[in-house]
Amino acid sequence: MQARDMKRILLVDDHPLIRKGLRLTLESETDFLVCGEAGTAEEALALIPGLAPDIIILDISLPGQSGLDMLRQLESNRVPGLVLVVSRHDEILYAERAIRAGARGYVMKSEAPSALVMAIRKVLSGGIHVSAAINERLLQGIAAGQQSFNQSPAEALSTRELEVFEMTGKGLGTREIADILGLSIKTVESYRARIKMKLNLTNAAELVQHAVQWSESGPAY
Amino acid sequence: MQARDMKRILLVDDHPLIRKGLRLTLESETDFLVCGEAGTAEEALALIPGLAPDIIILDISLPGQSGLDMLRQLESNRVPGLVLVVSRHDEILYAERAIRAGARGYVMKSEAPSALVMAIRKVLSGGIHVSAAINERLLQGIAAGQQSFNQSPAEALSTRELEVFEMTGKGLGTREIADILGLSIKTVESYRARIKMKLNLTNAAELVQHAVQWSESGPAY
DNA sequence: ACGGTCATCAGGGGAATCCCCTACAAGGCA
DNA sequence: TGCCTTGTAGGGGATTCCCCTGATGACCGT
Repeated sequence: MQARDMKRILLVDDHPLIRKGLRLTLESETDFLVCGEAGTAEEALALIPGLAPDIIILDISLPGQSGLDMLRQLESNRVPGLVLVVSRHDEILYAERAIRAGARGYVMKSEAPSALVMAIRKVLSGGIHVSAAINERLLQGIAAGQQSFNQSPAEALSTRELEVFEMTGKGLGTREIADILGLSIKTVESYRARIKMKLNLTNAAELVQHAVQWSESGPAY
Repeated sequence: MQARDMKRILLVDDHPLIRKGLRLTLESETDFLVCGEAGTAEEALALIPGLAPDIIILDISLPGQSGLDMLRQLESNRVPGLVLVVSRHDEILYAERAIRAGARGYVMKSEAPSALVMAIRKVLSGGIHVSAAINERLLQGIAAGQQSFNQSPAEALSTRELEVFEMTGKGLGTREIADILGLSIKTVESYRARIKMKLNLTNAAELVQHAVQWSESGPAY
């Protein structure tokens, strides 16, 4: 296999150990070449022009979410190169955010190495890869009638729904929201149900989680 | 080097990739022998008697998935073998808890591989290894005589309470948490009640709000 | 102008939870 | 040796959650 025929891969992860594991796994494939490693987003952005990777394996495990930030930077800079996100999170939340931010795939670190290799091949061939569980969840969302998947809460929700969503994000309960808005508890419950449907959430805890996260990042997206 | 002269190491981490990275790193030392790998605490406990490792490298990255639980189990079973904890957390919080629970050392995954090797040697020779920052903190704690007050909301929480708090921040409901931890719903409710008391929260919505905010900023302090 | 769809509002009813109490064993601290 | 904390868990009433159904309006396109 000539070097020029191999798929060039850039690893971005702040954990040297994980980079080592990734490199070992990927280089056992004869047509994969790990052309570089980076421990931070800045480092990665600096390396990309010189390395011209075919695909970037990006970790967004870090608190502080510099991983997602970097993804957005790549997108806004129109950097050529596909991005596959790896994460310790088994949360649908992050997968959705990652795909929305332009990633072409999302795999969990807890998955078998072979799953990662498969995911890379799928992304390299133009596909989008997510785990079975996440895929099902997203499909259910589509089947349920809307693509809230690539929409921000602000776009998907009506005015009243957004009000309830925001107040939920401030830690207010159903009764409090009803009192403040001068509505029946039942009405607020209806809004919460509709919000869950639109944002594809399964229970009240997830609703509050998303509401808090959204109000934290502001109407950023 | 004869096999019987080598230090036997057991790896416990649910991420195959990290195990791979760890194994590669450790086996480049001529006197280290990775005698086994486990992906779960149960698996590890089953392997230990047969493998008789000199040291156990234990990942406690996943709250709720019984990294700390396993540590306690090992202690209570008087399993011979030193335990070195590795974690994604750069948090003093976890290091302190791990040492208190019987670990002989704590290293972060973000540290260089050589730091891990040094830590292992220190633990094998009877020492206790923590990072410089954590060490200073622990000494200060001793000097201060008792627990410093009001450093972080989470520092006020017990280990179990913190686990529940983190899982709450990930959008999990009471029943889900109870299932994962193998506890009664009533017990989880008790923890939530205590957390609310300790953090001065008035209702479940505020509890979730704070939990999400805390886990969003990463257990950043 | 008429049917379709959406937003706003609200109730019924059973399951699940929240919330306040109590309880008890183990360990630490005083 | 008491008192406090931690981990575990139950009782029981109040409250929410969750899935339905349903009433108005408003806009939208043919």
